[in-house]
Amino acid sequence: MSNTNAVKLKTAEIEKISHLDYFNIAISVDCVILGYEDKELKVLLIKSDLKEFEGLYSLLGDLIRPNEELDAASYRVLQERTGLEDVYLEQVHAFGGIERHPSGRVITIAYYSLIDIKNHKLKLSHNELHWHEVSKVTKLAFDHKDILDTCLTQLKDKVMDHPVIFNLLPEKFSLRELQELYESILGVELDRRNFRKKIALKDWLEDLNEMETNLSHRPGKLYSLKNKFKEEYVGLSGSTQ
Amino acid sequence: MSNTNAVKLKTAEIEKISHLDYFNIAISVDCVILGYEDKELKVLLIKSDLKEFEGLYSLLGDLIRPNEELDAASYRVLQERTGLEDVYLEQVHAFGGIERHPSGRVITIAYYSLIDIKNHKLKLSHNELHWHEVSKVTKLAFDHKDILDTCLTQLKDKVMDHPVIFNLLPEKFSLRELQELYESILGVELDRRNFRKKIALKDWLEDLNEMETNLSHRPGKLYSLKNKFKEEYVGLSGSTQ
DNA sequence: TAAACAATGTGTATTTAGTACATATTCATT
DNA sequence: AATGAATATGTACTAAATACACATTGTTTA
Repeated sequence: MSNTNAVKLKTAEIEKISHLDYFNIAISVDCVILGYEDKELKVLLIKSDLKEFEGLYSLLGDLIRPNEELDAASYRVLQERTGLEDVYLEQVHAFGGIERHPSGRVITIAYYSLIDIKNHKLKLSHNELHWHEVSKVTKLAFDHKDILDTCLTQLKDKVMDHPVIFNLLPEKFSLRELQELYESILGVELDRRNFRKKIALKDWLEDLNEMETNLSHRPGKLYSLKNKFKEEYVGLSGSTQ
Repeated sequence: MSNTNAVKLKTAEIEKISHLDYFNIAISVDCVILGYEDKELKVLLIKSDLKEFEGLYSLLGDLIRPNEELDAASYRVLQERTGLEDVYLEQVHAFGGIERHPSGRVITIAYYSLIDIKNHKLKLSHNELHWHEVSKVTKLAFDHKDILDTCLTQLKDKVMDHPVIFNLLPEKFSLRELQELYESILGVELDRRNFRKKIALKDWLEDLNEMETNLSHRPGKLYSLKNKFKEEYVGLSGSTQ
């Protein structure tokens, strides 16, 4: 709203619609919380508690509070439901289909977040909150499958040019792990030598001069994301608008 | 909002906040309407009618109606204020700063649209609606400068991989015009031969076997965007979510 | 009407990035 | 000590990006 003031609506057409009608739209955030484990990209879903969606899963979301920034709301949802802090969050798209919520008009703003499942053990105890393999998710409550797909598309577009997916890996990782992660996000197989050349060219990684351990085969070298990228692409700061 | 129902809010913390508080947030769309004329990228602005922003310009926007899709709302704003139809519209980002609107909490969803100024002569008569050179816009009402910048950044990112900016040109254009448009959006100078090679590679253009007319120098060949791209990237369909 | 002007149209050499592909090495296991 | 299984690495080829200069065409004007 730029020139029209919520209180003094002007045109004849608009005057027919009461103040209350205008403010009978709720706003929420929905979080596509992505993790990576066992060579699979996963998304955190909860059983829907709406009878209209019985048996279906949905994303984590909540209404935005009256004095809450959008980014703060999505961060709060993440914290309240998972106990996680310091996560990478990014706004993706607003979804406003009139019939998207059975209880009334709810416009939602979708975020995705990337977390390292192994490192941030979350308190999944209290409710039916579980990691689901993204590739096996076919139907979700509301328009959440749309939202998930939009997030995944955006992530794919971003992943080769911006060092974001390190948020899905532990601090130290091997090039094999990194390659497998790229493969599962992009949905393609990559040639190992070419992949390494491409990554080397980006100059994102720091060679830690350490090796993998506890493997039943030759261990690879360990790397981490260079510090200068962590400021921009790791944790909360990613979501600042 | 995914699992929580607007009517039956559950947790203790949430119960403190009344239904009315939750629904006292308004939602708007704001349109960054971009045009191109005299080798300059321009944005359509209106004088703000809020005393808090006296003398400042703002984007075109309006509240979303109770039964209106987001894309439809931005399209309506565009039509009502400019008379334009069949424009390219794309959602960019939601802005929800608590203090962004002096009259209360208004979350806005920003769109940009691209139109051919010369072709769509708009009825600028009725109010203080004018084209402003994007490069000279320094301060706007609300957070509209932020919104403008976000749109421009997103446009820059998109422009080399997707045939969107043809919406800013007339149906028939020369390669020089196209290059100048790219230069003004990207803010760089491009080598003519390399530019032509790059565009040829994309295979976006149809050679019309016509020449420019009414020039005081050698005319160039005229091209148009191939039809197969018009479906996806020209006019309304661009905004479908 | 010829010369000057101002823009169009085009090609080649160089560098850089992307792709396809095979062998030697290292550690763990047997 | 031999085997297995993964790591590590290099080269030839193709495609794209960049740097760069000259002939051509239509208009203007002297």
